[in-house]
Amino acid sequence: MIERYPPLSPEFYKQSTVDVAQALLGKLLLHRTAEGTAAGIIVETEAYLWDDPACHASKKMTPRNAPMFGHPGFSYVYFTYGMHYCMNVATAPEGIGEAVLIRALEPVEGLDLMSLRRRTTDPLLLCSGPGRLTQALAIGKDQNRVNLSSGNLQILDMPAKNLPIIRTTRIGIRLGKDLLLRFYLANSIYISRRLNF
DNA sequence: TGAGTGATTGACT
DNA sequence: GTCAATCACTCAT
Repeated sequence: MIERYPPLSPEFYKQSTVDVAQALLGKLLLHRTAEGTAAGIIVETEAYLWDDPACHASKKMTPRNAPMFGHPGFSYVYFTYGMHYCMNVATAPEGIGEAVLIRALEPVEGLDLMSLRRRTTDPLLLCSGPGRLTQALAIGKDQNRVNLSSGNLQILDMPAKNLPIIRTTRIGIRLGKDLLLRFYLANSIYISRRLNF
């Protein structure tokens, strides 16, 4: 039933990075694998801009951050802290290194599969964090630099709901802490952290 | 609160 | 080529 929603068009990702970060809230992130399909509604994002000290791409292009400089609407998946993958969506025209980090989902489909991968049945712990959602959806380095408008990893459009959005400071970074580039759905219980001090 | 984990990177031979 | 510092996190305590 989820499959009837169309993927977001490549045009969607040509908005400014901050606009994409907000517009992605309420959309559906879906990953089809041999084991089955898992999907969730995006409830929390962060924007990373080219002149932002916390952005991987703020200095120069390297083999790791190259996807951020690539075509908008493609994924940028990277490995960090020795154990976690984080999933980003590249934005901005080619040559400009900007992206939106997906931080949390509300699980919608494939709950059993997610529970198996996450080794927990608590729906609040399935996708409420950038490392958690990649594990729940089995997103890894194979999903780096893929087109999110076609293929097995997609973001689907959902009917607009005009849900209230909170804008606040980002989490878990050292530099650029004061920038208001984190967005989440005010009413969602699935975000990684409600307040940020 | 802090231990665990490993790819990536930049500064060095 | 080597080496050490860094890192947008999670989980158990």
